[in-house]
Amino acid sequence: MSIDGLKEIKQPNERCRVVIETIANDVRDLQLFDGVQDATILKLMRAGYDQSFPPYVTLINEGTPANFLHIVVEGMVELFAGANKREATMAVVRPVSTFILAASVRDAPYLMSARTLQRSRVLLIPSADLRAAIANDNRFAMNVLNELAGCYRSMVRHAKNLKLRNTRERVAAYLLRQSRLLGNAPGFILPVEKRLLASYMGMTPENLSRALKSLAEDGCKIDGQRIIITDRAKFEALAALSPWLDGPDPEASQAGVSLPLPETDL
Amino acid sequence: MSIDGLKEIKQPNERCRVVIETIANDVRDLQLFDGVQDATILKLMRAGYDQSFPPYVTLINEGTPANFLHIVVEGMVELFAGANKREATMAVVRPVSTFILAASVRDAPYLMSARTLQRSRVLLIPSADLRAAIANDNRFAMNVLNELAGCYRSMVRHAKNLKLRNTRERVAAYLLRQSRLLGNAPGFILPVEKRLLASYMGMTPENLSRALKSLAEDGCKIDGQRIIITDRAKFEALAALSPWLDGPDPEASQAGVSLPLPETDL
DNA sequence: TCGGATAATTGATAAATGTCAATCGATGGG
DNA sequence: CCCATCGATTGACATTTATCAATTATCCGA
Repeated sequence: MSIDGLKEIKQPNERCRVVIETIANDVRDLQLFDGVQDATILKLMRAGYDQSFPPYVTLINEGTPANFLHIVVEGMVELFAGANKREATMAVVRPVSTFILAASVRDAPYLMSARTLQRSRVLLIPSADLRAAIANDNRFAMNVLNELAGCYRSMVRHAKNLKLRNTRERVAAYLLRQSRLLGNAPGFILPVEKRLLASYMGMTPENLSRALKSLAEDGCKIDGQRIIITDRAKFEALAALSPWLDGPDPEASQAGVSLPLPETDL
Repeated sequence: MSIDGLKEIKQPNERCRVVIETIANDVRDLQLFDGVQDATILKLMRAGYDQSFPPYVTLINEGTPANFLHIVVEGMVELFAGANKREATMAVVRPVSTFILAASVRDAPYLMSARTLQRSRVLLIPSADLRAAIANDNRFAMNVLNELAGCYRSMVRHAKNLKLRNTRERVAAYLLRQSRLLGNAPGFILPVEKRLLASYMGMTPENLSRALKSLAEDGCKIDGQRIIITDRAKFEALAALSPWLDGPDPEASQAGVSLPLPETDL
């Protein structure tokens, strides 16, 4: 099931009204729209479609033209890429965030596919309208620029991580980074299935499983989805986070190319 | 030797004149400046410094503030990142291209270090002036946006490549891609040292060496720096290029995150 | 509450990749 | 022209990672 049929929706204005009334505030809070005049946002909303999808529906196939900028309003969306009969998770996006901004801006084919992981509500802004808004509203252009620069930096970090760390180091760094994002929480719950986590970090589920287990003796215990840092000093020494690889930096918190924040209710 | 001392250069205006007279045309040809009014470009040039560096000089240390946008005018510059006592080449930039645009735009620390590989001439534009130009000139802002989107997409490809292909596949894909960029040239000369190539593709030099050797039986012979595709059909079947991983796409030709084009004078 | 499906784990093994050391080869300076 | 240096290659070996198969755990719907 693809969303190409969307273009045939007959009553965009009705849909638009729904959008504006129910989610405009969430969307407006996006950094992307910070300080942007209402006229620009309204025009984008009016051009957009508000759609809900069941879990595990493909929204985008890589290689197709980027007709829409997507904004996740509810649910959870996985970005992934395939080749050689393999598949790799590139990011998991949670509300409220945009995804695949770059393809829309450049009017180029999507480089990633997207599928819902849960029932999800997605706002679809035609790329042409997006580009028009960028051209007409300087403030909006600046925001898009900033967002894209953040996405880029996030992807640089991802690539560095892949090239400079082995499996165990990537896992340790990921866990400690998550804890730090939660204010040095001593424990948290993994935000996504482990197979997704493994794919995101470029390893097999089996390998991730063993790596997680092996971290017990270095200060981080795993119990199902639950992560407990038992010896922070030891674990931090092992993970050896670096600011230029792991943040903290503004862009790290964006959904650019990352996984969702975990929950901390242990 | 770092370039921090640059800020103390006493006669920026003299330097500026040199810049404008001798290299303005090359620089003006950058997509970044396409259609941009002269006033904007002149202002940037006037604010910039024109510097030459010997080979193997560090221009940027990752983690330091992004005070300058860099434009390589002559020579060759390597972008790399380090962690865990390891080091990874992220890109090799050749004239005329900018590098580390994202950090300058966001006023954030560099995520990559840079060093010259040859005697190089680099134009340094203070990031503050860059941001001012973006804010004041809408066309320039659009160009920067496009450039950044291209860099992002190039980095997405790089990450996909790392996650979806093994060593041999990455090597084969790289070689075939280079040939294709040269109009399906049957042979070419590697544009950088093999150790850089290996590091760029996330493998050891030894591993690259063996991979290259093993490709002989699949239609691609290696002789020192010289690459000869002996059986194109066979080699293409092996490499299995995908448009969403390997282009062709406008951004692929940009220096965003790649290696230079090889030479084809066999 | 019970199955059935799917994810996670574990063990055994194979394959890929990295490391170390030695040698070869090209290149540039004295 | 020779030597010193550094990159490339090769072999032997260690380590990491993937694969395959079997089992266990977990979640969801009937």
